[in-house]
Amino acid sequence: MRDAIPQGTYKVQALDRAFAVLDLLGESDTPLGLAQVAASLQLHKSTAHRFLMVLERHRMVERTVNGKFRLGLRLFDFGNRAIEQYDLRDRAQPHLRRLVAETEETAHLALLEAARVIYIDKIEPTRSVRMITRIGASNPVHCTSVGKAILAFLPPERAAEVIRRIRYEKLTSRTIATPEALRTELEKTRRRGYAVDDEELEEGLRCIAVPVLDAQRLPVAAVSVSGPSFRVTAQKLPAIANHLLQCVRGISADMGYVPSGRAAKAVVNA
Amino acid sequence: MRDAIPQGTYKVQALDRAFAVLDLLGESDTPLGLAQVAASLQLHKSTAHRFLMVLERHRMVERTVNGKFRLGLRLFDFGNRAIEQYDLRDRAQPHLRRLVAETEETAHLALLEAARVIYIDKIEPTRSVRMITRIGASNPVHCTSVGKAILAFLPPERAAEVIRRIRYEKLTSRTIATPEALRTELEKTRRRGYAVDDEELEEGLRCIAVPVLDAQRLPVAAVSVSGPSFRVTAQKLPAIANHLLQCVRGISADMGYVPSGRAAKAVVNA
DNA sequence: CTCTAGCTTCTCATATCATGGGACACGGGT
DNA sequence: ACCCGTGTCCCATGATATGAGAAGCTAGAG
Repeated sequence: MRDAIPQGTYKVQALDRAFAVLDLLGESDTPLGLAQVAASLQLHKSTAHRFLMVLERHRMVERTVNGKFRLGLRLFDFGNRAIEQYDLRDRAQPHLRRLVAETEETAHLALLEAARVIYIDKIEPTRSVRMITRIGASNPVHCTSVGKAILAFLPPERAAEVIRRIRYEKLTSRTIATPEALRTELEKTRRRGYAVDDEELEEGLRCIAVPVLDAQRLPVAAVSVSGPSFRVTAQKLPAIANHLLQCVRGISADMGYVPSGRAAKAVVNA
Repeated sequence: MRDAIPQGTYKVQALDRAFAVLDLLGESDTPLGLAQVAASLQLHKSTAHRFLMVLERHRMVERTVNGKFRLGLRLFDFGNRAIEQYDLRDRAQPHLRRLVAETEETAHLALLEAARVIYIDKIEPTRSVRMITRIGASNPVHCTSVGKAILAFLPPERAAEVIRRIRYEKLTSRTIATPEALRTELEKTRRRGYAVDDEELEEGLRCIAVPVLDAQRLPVAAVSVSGPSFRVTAQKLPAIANHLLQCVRGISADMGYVPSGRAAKAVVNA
């Protein structure tokens, strides 16, 4: 059984239902039959069937050999178009790769959207257990290093807006769960020039991130390095941070952002 | 002005329209205003507006600062979920990277869908002009090396089905434009063990590909190496083909496909 | 082989739901 | 000031999606 179909001021029932179908298929790790879809969404067989056929025509879903439905590759196409505009991803990749080579830990590239961060790329060191993050997935800002890195360097009013919209879930015992605590944490972040997530998202996972600044010196994304706490120790943080700073400097340069007249102002004092 | 909104046996007007909106935004390289969307799709302002608002609620579109619309990052999420099942992509990446290092040319990983190939990954050598292909984009089978590589090793009846469904567009003077010519080309491909696209998709571009075979020895994808014809010369093809073969062998192994013989045919749906 | 059970596909009369006409509001340009 | 091109909103209308149900499947059991 699933959540009720989302409502809102503007409603197009058919659309909401269609997206609910896609959501369902996206969350299920195995393809689903018509009956399962209809039951889960409390749609009539007949209705679900019609939707699935239309979605199939648009290649938003496809059928497996045994007739079950799963997400279609059209979505993959759309997804890639969606981030194309941010061609950040392509440009950043070589730099991330170097970063991973240097640190031997997993690197992420993330964007801020609303009050969540969205991972748009991930590079893993060759000899590492695979992390669970999926590209395209999102996490709350307040418990991720990338989130805090971006937030800390956003103009105050935009940061305030985001801080207001956060739903302060406590994901581990260390998660920062109030706006006030978050604000002081951001202040700390600004001072040292990099953000840290010390097991605030997940037990045993420590991350460190710095923002990627555009020509206006506004954060457009953040790069992080994550690893098990026992390897990413407090002592190593400054060294990793240096690699991170070099990395984002490279990305900014590649994106054509001028290094700016007065030198990197925010990210200097360690 | 755009094409008419697609029709079909099963119709949900609202859905077709919504996807037309997404299509439009996906094809435009710049964000569009409400009025432009409405005009291009011949929708009433009011209707277009409602759709956009609903799409925005689902984060399928987002608004730029000046209120214009573009594709949203939710699509990116969905897209990545869609290919997750084919975790081929992740597993193949290191092998592709090695391939690129060896050949110093661009490598692609592609899937067959209907009568088109879809690029699901692309790795470019560091010192190369960027190719125009976009991950997620698709091309016709008959004029790509990846398409021919997959087709050549498909079971005859499935291949025939695909060959029948191709729309034989002639993209360059060398494009294979008839089913007969394609069939003899596939025969040639089978004999030599790799497929070649000799400026059949684009003038000056030569590609060579081999299929990735699964446990049942059926092609699930193909890997290609592409480059300007003057660098990817006829003489070099066999050498590149060898690298390709090694590459796909590695991928198959990583996917857990047993090297040969009839394999465990155990994979059944739940 | 037939019978059932469970699934998918199809049809059609109904009323629900999206539709679009049009009013309003905003803002930038002349 | 004005206008023109925007985006937003409301609401009566009927075109449109809806869902009950019947008909087709397919596979597995008897």
